Amino acid sequence: MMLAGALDDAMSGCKARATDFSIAAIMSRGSAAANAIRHPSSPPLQIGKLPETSIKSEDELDPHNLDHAEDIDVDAVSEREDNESSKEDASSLIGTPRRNSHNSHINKHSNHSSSQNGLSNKSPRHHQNQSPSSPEPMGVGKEDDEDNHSPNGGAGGRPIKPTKLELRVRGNCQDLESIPCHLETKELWEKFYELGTEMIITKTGRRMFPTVRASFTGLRSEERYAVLLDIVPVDSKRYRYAYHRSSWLVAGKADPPPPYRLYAHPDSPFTGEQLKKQVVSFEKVKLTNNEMDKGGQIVLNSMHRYQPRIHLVRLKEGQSVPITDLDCEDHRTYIYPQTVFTAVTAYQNQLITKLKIDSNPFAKGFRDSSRLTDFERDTMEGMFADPHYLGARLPGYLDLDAENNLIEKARTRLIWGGLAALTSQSGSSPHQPSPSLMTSPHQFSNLPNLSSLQSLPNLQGLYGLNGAARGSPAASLPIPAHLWSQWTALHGLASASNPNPALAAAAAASHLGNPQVSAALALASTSASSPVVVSSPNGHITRPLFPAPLNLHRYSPYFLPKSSPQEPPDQQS
Amino acid sequence: MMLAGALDDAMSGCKARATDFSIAAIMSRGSAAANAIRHPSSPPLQIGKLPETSIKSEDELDPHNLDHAEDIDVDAVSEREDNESSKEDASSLIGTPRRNSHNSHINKHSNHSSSQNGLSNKSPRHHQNQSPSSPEPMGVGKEDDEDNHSPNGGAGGRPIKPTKLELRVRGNCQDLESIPCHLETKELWEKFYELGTEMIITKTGRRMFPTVRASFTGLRSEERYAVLLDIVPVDSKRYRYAYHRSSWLVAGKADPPPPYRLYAHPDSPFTGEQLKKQVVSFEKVKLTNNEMDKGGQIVLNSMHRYQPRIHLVRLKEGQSVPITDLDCEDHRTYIYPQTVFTAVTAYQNQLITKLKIDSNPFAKGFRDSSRLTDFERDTMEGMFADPHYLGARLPGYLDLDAENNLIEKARTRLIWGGLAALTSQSGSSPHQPSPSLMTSPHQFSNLPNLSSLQSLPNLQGLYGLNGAARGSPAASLPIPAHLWSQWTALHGLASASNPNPALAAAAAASHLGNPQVSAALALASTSASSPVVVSSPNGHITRPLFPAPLNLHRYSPYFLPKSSPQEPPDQQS
DNA sequence: TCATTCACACCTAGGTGCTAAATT
DNA sequence: AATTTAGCACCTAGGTGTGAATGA
Repeated sequence: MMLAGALDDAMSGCKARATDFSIAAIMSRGSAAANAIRHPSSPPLQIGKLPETSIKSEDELDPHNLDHAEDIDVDAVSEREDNESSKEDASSLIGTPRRNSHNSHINKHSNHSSSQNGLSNKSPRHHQNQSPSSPEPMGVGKEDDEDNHSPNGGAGGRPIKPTKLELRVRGNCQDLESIPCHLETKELWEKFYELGTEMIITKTGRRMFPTVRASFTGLRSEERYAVLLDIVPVDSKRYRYAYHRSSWLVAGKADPPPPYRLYAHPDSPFTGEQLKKQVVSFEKVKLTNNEMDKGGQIVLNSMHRYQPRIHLVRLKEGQSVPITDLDCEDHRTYIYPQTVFTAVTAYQNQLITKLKIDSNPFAKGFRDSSRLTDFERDTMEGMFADPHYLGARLPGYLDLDAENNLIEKARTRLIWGGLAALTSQSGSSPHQPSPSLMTSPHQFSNLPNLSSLQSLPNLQGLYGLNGAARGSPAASLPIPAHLWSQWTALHGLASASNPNPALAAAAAASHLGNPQVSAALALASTSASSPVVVSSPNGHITRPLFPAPLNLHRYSPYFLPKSSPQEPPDQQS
Repeated sequence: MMLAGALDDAMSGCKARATDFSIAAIMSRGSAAANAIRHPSSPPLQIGKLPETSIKSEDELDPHNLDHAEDIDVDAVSEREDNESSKEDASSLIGTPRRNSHNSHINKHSNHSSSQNGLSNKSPRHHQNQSPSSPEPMGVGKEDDEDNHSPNGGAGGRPIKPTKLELRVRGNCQDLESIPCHLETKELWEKFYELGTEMIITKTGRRMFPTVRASFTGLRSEERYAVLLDIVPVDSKRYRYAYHRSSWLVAGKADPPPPYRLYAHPDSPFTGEQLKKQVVSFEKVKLTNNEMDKGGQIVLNSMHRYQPRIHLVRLKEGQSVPITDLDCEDHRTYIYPQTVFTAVTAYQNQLITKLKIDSNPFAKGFRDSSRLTDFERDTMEGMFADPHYLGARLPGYLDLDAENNLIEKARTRLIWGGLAALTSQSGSSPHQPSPSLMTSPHQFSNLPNLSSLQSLPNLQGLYGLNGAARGSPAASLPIPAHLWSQWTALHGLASASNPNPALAAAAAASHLGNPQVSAALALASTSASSPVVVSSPNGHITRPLFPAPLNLHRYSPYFLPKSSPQEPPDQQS
């Protein structure tokens, strides 16, 4: 509650009267409270509906000095990592095939924000978003969503009670109150949010992904507007990632804040006329940790949590674009809690990495097995077909250097590909034709749609399975079990009820562990257009079978901790 | 003279008082007059210095209705093509090695427009153009250039007396008179201009190359400006290209003009502050022949001649960017005659193609022999080394299909490469780091510098010459002789005085014609870092040796006319 | 130990001229 | 016969995560 205030106040203090039209997101944390660790990606939101409140300038905060703000309950648990070995971690949804519940949740959200159902960029060329039906209701909190159980956890795979991610709006200008804002690609943002969004920051600057995209309605055609983006701290904490638990922990007070920057969309100013017809995409904005910010990049602290904000400014007569202080402008601020993220220099949560790879076209090269070279493919083919590799080399599968890591590479690819099959709706590029109004090209209509799964035709053709392999018992995951559960929980996949015989066989003997064979089995399942969900016969996700390669970085998606706990039992309340 | 007026009037009629500060380019056409054909790329310029003239709106023309404008003398010759077989065509500069005269001409121009000497984009990052020394003098015509003999011909290789390409400025606002404009990459523009610039137009839109880039000084920091580009017809003619003569002829009256478009630079409006510090690049502008111009493209008629114009508009308080009528704005117009071009759907002049390929990074793939695949290289290597190919296959060199056109491909590449050696200063990419101020990346410092020539190391290593080939007599060009002369004339290369023994041998027996051998010989010369200039012993450029492949498009650079005239004698006055 | 950086391979996006085919 | 079009290979430009190396 205090936290919500802190974030609200983070708006660079409007000296004019400001009004809060927002309805705070409703986040019930009760049932998960016992599990203690609240995921930092849980947004700092007000609970319940607040009446309009007038905010005085004394209450305002410098966006970078939120030290007096109360933090989320996350610091109450700070250092409890290690081996409480949470058994509730993995199987929260095992045996509960509610594969579509998540989707329906997403769709409902989409509906209520104008005609963007599922595929947000079907035909952005003529941008039909604004034209019809219900505009984004501002500050109207629907509380009828109790049945919309998002498996939102944030908290490392621990499902938490329904979370409502609702736009919060602030402003200092009565005239702008009638202007709703719509966050494009909201579904994608929410997918990331549920895992705990991370954004890479680099010295040279890194784009955000997902991209902040907004569209507006109710504008005055003749008026001139600027659209701006800034990113403010969510709290005054520094975080660290507990790899074994795959959760974020507070690591101390926030570092000194880097210089604040208000990023104006390069196409600003817009006329109301223009703005009505287009989506404002902040794809070009870059995040950096380099204070020597030469060129419009936003400087952030790594391992800190941030909230992007969208500002609509109505320009005065003759006013030019450079805007340094929102206080001095008639403006309206839109805050989408689902865009909260943690700035990192390297991804912490492997599932975030995976979601990025699966949804960002520029990372397509890391999808599935596409990175295997022809040589590698040939070699792999030989290995899988050759009994020498399948049999004699079994005891030595740790000796990866001898093969130049080839086996491991292909192995991880195979399984990574299996993972990809869980989310990739289509192998085609999600490229969207960019109309002249659209400064840029990335939209993602075919976001991972969880109800439709994809096969891996490449592998299917390339890696023949011989009879021996097909019958051999094994199953494995290159990702820690608790992540598995996090993933399946979020995507509503029941690992127990697997219609694929090959998968069933693999699951049935998951603890016996022949890596190659298990990979091959997983592969067989993907070639049958089924999700690669492998569980042990007792319904629990098995602990990863592949030993960690010797030279992998701790943060590599292929890295496995040497002594990670077996997957914890379902803890869903 | 009338023509100049026509162009001037093409400015979308300023209703306010307008002043002409310009000095017309001086183009002496006297000596070339007898040769009749005036190249259409000769700019329609006023001759001599004009005093400031006030232009009344009655005098103004719709940019697309210039029908009453007098045309250049080009129409006096309209249909005289065919086989007067101009003997003056080729050797205009043969034996007259004034290799540097052209460059010095260029440099002089550069000097007088602030500190941009030779390489226009040395360090655009901090854009030193405006800071120091002499600003662009507006409307000041220096007449001290009589010694600056640009081998400007336009007219298909017929050198014409010195041509002065000078900025012409117009405007309706006294306050803007103190603002000079500088055309970046002027050297490149002039290189194209000398050959007769062509710009491709396509249905989907094609960028201009070279790009119109301008920089300004003398702006008021606090003022807001817009920079715009439009492209107006030079005359009311339609043209056609006489391939055999490699010159443009009038083909009739102009087609109905497509809708006019005033293209505002997307970064507009600029503050004076911003504008002082950056180069305004119109690289994004696209030319099309599609009237259904969906999205800011400029629609032109193919086979018509056009003049780009740069407009600086001072914005009024609160005025937004969309500007539809210059009349209503305080503005100043800058016209660079060297940017005149002919709109085409396919290149007509092969030398234009070649210059584009050599100077546009995006066309790098067509440079030299870079398009030979490894397989092709291997095969070629074998062919050149194998006496079977060099000997037995000689009579059958027309039978290209049997080799899947491989020989011809390599052959044309070889010679194309030889041509490239004449202009490519460096094999490295002319890429320029794009500072934040620079919307985009293409500048070209290492334009073909005619005084430094490049070898073709690739070919040198790949295609070994056996003894027999080395001694064999042959020389050839895949480009018509008159083009050859046009090229060498423009670049001041004397084909007679060739220091390379291999080349001399080749030239000595140019009429005997073994294609492979001649190619090899040409290659040998390039490997010695010498220009591939091959002439017959009598000092005349030889007619191309390679017979035209059967299936080549007439406009293909590899196509040779079946009955082209031998090269004409020097006609330089 | 944890965090950051860098060269790299692999992508997207789109600008080139080439050239066969279509169009007029 | 002259022009225009469309698919192509080949480029530039730059956005991805990788994984080893480097810092704190």
